[in-house]
Amino acid sequence: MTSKLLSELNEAQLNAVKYTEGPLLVLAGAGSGKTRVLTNKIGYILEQNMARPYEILAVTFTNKAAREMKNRVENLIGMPADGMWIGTFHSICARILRIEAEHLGYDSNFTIYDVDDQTRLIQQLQNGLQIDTGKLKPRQIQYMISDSKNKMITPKKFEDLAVDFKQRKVAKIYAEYEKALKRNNAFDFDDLLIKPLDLFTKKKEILEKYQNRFRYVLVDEYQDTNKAQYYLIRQLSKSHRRICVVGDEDQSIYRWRGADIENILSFEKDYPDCEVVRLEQNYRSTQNILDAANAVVANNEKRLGKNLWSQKESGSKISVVGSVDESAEAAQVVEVINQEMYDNKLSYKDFAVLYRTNAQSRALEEKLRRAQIPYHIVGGTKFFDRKEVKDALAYLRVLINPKDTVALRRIINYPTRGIGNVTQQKLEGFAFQNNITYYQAMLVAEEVPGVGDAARKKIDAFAASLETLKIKADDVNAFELATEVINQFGLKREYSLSNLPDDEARLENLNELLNSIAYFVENRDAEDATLAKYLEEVALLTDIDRWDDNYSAVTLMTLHSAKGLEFPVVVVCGLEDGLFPLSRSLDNPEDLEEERRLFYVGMTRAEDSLYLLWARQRRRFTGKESGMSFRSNVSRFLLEIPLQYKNEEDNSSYSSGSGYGGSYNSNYGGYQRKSRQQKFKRPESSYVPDFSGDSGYNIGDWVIHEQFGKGQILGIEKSSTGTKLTVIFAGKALKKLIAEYANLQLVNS
DNA sequence: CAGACAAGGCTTTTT
DNA sequence: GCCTTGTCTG
Repeated sequence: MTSKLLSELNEAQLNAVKYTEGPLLVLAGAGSGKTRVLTNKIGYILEQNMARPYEILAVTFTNKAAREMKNRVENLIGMPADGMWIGTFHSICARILRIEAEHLGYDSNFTIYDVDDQTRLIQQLQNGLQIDTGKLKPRQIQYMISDSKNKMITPKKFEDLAVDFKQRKVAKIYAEYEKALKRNNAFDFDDLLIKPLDLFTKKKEILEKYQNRFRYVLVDEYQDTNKAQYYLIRQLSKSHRRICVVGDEDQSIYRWRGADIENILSFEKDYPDCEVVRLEQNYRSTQNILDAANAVVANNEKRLGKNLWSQKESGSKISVVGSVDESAEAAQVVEVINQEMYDNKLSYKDFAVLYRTNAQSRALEEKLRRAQIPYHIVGGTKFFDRKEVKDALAYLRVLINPKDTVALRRIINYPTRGIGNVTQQKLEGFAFQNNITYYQAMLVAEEVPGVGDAARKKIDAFAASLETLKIKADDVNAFELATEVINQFGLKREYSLSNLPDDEARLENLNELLNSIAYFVENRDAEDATLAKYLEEVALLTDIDRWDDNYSAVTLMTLHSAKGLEFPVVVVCGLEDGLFPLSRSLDNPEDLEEERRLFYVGMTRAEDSLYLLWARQRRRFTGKESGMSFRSNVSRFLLEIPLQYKNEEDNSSYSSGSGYGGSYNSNYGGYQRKSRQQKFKRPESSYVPDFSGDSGYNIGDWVIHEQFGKGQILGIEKSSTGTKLTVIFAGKALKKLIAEYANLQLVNS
């Protein structure tokens, strides 16, 4: 058994796996098998009976990675690894907080606030404090607070550090914000990391409990940990020092989010007796791609240094292609895909198209759709960020945690029920004066001065509905409760009355939400399938978590999202100075190094072929000159690739027939306004028809659904949320379902 | 108090 | 171009 576990490893990997009893730093270059090391190491620890599964803590970068790692460990050791704590920093911390909530003065059914919730809360506070939201933008304050939290600067410290008027105002808001979070029984994203630390400092015995429990601590992507995460890991492993961190300083790309590359650079200082293992054999890319990537990243100062090598053949050269504009660039992407598919018998899922900013996906989508190439976008506007979905979730949140005032205010007059702004203000004032929650104020509306009879009745009715549902919540499952909420409060009414295509999409999204809850309920043990758990899972979802790599579709995503993934063919778009690297990084050497690392990440995603695209001219929708086309120069990063590794092609000197060709103008350095008449085409959606039936479903197939019974598939679409099936069920009910959630069974007519 | 309309801001990357 | 915010009118 052990032999199997260890035999598939090279020497360096073997050392990393077997060194278990002290601090270990694994410097794992791109594609060097670090996931395998982590997985086999956990398997090894378990198999050697050094620990039981519940004594292992493993931190990954996405929930998806956590799931996959757990599965692989179970396959290796041939038994379930239940009880093992494996997940992202945020989900592990949320778990600790659920258990220890009372020690912080919280209930364990707390809500997790995302950026939108935080911003709303800050705005509410600003209104209360009479601080103009026009001058001090809530969004900016949110950013400042988040940034402070990531650097572990408390409100008090922030106040001490404040030097000007604005900062003192923010300090005030920050302090109020902290109090409000607690009143609302809510943590924001950053709290999830900080609050457990606070608790560990305050209550030694709680820290000891977790130290004793987690006998082995393993951390992936260590180069992207921030200060709080650093301390968490340090604290948890302090007593036994069985800590293993895996990372690659060349792939540190989250500095802007508070990640501190020093964490990995100075691991050897923190643990002078630590073992360091370098994984330098790359199993992913061709030597040519590796050499080019190495040459680029060698321009960085801040690194520990390593040299990746590959046993794969040298491979073909990198293709560098210049185009007229973003539209021609997108056409180029289509050409690459068609050509590679034809030449190398590849399928759509072998391709990734990467870009620096989400906005760049637009032009690509249009061309791919026109070429009938199925694609799938990771990230961008997220499903759970959509208005209609957030509205529905807000109802559920209030039922779980009535103190969640941000959610309550979102729904108190949505759909409109005659509880207007004035009434809301009165409720809020009353709640504040009497030191009760907004929800409680609603329950005693008759005592609130200035609330008239008509308004009071409406508040009473609304509160009564919520109370009834709260009671019901104990008896029915999450899916039933959510269905009830959507029906009872008429959340679909507004959208079903109109014929706007947008509204149809919103209706579908609400159905999708229900499907996703149904799926959640079906795939958990009963005691785990609570609404609270669902809300948490949804809040902590990463972009990649919603990505199904089994789709036969080209994947479009940002370079950040691509971290940790690999594809036979990778196309990186928009390699222009000012876009990649972004212009704001140009005057800061540290930012520029991070952009270069990001480029390195992008290059090393490729297994066999790498295409680097740039456009001479690109339309931007940012800043004052929004909508203008800017001329740009080729990215300095492209120039850093030595000639022998690349083939360059410049298609930018002739019209590509892209529809924009006629507007090409060789006016260097300036920009020009596009003709007024030229209507921008709004992308119909991010969906693309799927002609292949490789989802396992075909039009005409018969399926069985648990609630709706037997039905026949009328249509199949790939969407950002899954394979969307249009099914007609007995009784002529037409439903749109997400195959991945709906748990359908294929049957013969 | 609610809905319609205009104006202004905006996109760097994400848990 | 899109979305959010504020203002006006019934």
